[in-house]
Amino acid sequence: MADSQDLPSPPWRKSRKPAPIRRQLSQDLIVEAGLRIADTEGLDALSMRRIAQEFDTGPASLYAHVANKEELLELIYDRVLGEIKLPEREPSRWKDQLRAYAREAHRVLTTHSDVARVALATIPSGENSLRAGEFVFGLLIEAGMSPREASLSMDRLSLYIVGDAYEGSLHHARMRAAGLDDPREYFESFVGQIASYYRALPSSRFPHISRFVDDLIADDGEDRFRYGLELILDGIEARMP
Amino acid sequence: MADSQDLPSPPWRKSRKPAPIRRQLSQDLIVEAGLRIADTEGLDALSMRRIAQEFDTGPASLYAHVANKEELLELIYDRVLGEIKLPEREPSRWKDQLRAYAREAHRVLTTHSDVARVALATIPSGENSLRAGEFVFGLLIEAGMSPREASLSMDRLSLYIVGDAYEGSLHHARMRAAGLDDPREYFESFVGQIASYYRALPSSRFPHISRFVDDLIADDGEDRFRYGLELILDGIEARMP
DNA sequence: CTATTAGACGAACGGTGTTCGTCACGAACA
DNA sequence: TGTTCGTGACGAACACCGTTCGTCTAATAG
Repeated sequence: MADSQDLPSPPWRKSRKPAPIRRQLSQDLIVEAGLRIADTEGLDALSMRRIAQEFDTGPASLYAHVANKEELLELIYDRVLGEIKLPEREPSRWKDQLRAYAREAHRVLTTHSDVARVALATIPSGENSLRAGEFVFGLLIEAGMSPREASLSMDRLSLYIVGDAYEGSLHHARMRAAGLDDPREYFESFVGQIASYYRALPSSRFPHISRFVDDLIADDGEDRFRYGLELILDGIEARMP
Repeated sequence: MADSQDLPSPPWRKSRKPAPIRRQLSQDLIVEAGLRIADTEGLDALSMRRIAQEFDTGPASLYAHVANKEELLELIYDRVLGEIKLPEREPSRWKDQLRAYAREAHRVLTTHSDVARVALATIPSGENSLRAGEFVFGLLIEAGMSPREASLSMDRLSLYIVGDAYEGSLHHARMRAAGLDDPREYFESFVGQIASYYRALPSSRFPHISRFVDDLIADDGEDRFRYGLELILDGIEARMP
């Protein structure tokens, strides 16, 4: 009856203890949840507690599946790298393929922009990062480069891609912190402030900067990435036999 | 008398409250202490509480001088950049000067290795980073490059320097966490583990990596930095009129 | 069936950056 | 001289963090 449902339980009635929920976590589930949170709320919001919340449990539950947060971040990063599409190697077109690879890796890291903040902290050991490394290393060697120089070139190219993506992720975090959603809106606001600041600098001490502000702010992040990529590709080409 | 000194104060006697110490903090003092701690204990040990400890006070005292930790880190970083020695510009020798600048900046960031972890997060606005920017930008323009390309080249070169120093700082942090003091000892240990791991990879899936492990681990951080620097300098040179 | 193992998870630890409110002191004013 | 105001100094507390330890339970192995 409606009345009986509104009455509190009598104290002599032993409440039926609900059977404890025994949920099944797994490393995969945790990694997926972590990536989802990083994508939607940013890496700064990615705490063990936040992930545990997704499963209605506490952070301690996660430690049966990941050693610590650092390992979790590495797993998330490697998951992301798995999205990089790798073609069959064509050594005669090594430069085109290397450019395409760099852009693809950059695109993937930029899509999950905050995850790039994990990248520089990570030693390449996950399956997907090894897969990508084998592609690039193999491409350069088969194009005729010595393994030693191929190793160095691959390493430097990777640092460049990841470094740029990392910088982009920091801008993304600032954008999020400023409550903005539109990257263009953020860019214009950010650049507007920089330009004003640079224009106000004393031209006696900073003659070039204060004079060429428009040039300093003309290019967005993607322009800059591509410019630097061409620098490096040209440099590698000069060392190709 | 000795006896009277052992007696508790009578309850009607109002204890003389010791005059509270009124210390004078300043932003400079805080920045210096922060840099000292980062250098000796690492950036991970650099908390507001740790700095406050240097002045026998609590973390709240710092906020009268720095807005937040982020601002403090930026101030520390700019302090470090002040150590970069800049020569008079000689545009005819732009490549030598740019190389020397890059190495000098890298050296400074490497000396305060953990501070490089601040660098990528920082928009160039401190006096010393502007000073360095004016040097490089001015050098490239006076060597004949268009302001637009000079801007891009400067930006990419800076990203490269800072990115590499940042990566180095992460290795430094791992070394510290492993309780090692000698960079060479750490490098050999680190590289040894990587080499073993790579050698154990299935050669059917990672034929180039597993075959050329010695080449992959042959070069240390400084070798790698210099190789990449030459790539970029050559790329810039190809765009110089 | 019993014993063992591994996963689940709550409580608590030691830590973080920061805010809020209070106090003390110096400068300025009447 | 007394008072007011502004600023620096700083303690208490907040909200959060990653992690460990110990307990319980379910699943598995013998």
